[in-house]
Amino acid sequence: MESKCILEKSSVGASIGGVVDFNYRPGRYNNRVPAMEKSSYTPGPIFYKYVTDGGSTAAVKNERTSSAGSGHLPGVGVLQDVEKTGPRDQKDIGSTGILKRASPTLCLGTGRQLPGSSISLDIRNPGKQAELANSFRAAQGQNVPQAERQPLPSSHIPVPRNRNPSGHADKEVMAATVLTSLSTSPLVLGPSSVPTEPTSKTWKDVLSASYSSSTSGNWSWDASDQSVPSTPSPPLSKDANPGFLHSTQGDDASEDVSESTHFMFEDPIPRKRKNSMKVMFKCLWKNCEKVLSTSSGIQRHIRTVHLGRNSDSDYSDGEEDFYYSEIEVNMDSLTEGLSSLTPTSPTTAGPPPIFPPPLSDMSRSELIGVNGLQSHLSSLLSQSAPSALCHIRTDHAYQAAAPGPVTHVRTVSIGEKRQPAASTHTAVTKSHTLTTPATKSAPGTRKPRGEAKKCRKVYGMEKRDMWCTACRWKKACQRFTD
DNA sequence: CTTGCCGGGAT
DNA sequence: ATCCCGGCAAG
Repeated sequence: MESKCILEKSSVGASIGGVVDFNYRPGRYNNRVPAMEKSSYTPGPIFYKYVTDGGSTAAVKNERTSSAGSGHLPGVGVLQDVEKTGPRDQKDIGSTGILKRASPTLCLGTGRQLPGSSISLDIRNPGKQAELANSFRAAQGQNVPQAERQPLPSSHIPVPRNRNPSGHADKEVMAATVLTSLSTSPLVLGPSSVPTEPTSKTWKDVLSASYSSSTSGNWSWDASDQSVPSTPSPPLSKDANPGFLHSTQGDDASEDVSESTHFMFEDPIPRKRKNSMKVMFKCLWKNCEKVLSTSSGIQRHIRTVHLGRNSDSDYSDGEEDFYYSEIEVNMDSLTEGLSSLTPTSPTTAGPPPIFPPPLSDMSRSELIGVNGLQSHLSSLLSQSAPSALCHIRTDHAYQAAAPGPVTHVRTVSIGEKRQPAASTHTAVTKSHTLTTPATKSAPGTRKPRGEAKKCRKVYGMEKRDMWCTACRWKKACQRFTD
């Protein structure tokens, strides 16, 4: 892995260059004209010779860091010759090409960091949530009042912010304060800056005390599942995730940040989402994950199930309002959500064994907000982090998966070929086919090997010039077809 | 291992 | 379009 630029006179270039060949392509079967003769065409007195002995990454790097400036890179010089130590090296040199091809994946990943925690986070396990939240807070060096660490007592039903129950005015005010401070605070906070941020603690504490599950990720589509105790968990502030924020870049980062902010505070005016947003109503009663599509429905649910009111009476004193929250659900965001979640850390292990039901925009955004925990989560959560979705694109995907429309994986798999083969490729591939429309025909179209002897067999390598062109080109033999 | 040839890069 | 080759699957 080294590269060097050899400055040489034109005449010298020929003698060393061996491959100075302007009229003939280097090839096994080409007649080679002595390079010397060709070199006489060299117009300039001097040209650069770019000799590479391996990959070009180092070369590029060196060029960048050197004070000599650029201009020696392949393709830059006015006249240059690329000498390769072998055919393979050409491929290695092409690492830029590889990067280029892989870039869509990368873009996808970095653009939409929405990793693992999102899906693998066990949102139905409040104990774990509390644990995570506490550990996260502890990691921030904050003193968390003991009272806050305790799960919310069952008597305390968190009231959604967009309701306005009397008696919660103080918290509303605090929340407003929080909003204000947030709006003027830098969104991206370094880990070190967090503990010293005066407003940070304040609003986080406020949030911890006043926000309920609708912004904390304690949300589930399986509204009927009450087997697992669930308590609205403290909100997971986004500045809790310096790693995440730092790993995103530019517009995407700010977009995600603002997006999560937007959802964290239930901004009634979706800034970005224009597509099929659906308002759902979620019961906030402890251990109840009920989600209904109508307010009357959720009110009735609360009245009858939690308040013990008469089921056939539609009378409502408004108390139910305290126990449910509106949530916005993007009904068609499954695909987008999945694709957005696509990978940022190609090194992570396999995908979740079970893919969660439709990822709503809501949950996705929440997860963005929750994202701060990711670094902690990575060790606490199971290996089901979907951040490994990128593994979809491995050359082996179609080997592990049943024949299906996955051939396209090849084009983007180059950089990932060394990934250890995950045992869950099938599931992954399935997920992938969900998100990426298959554009190519199924792999089954490969022509079965014929019985007839082909040119190669008939003539042998030593008479390769007698082969049909297809055989020479390693294509399907045209002479001895089946 | 060898062989056939697909997919894709280089020119 | 032509030529070439990496790499895969089948044998």
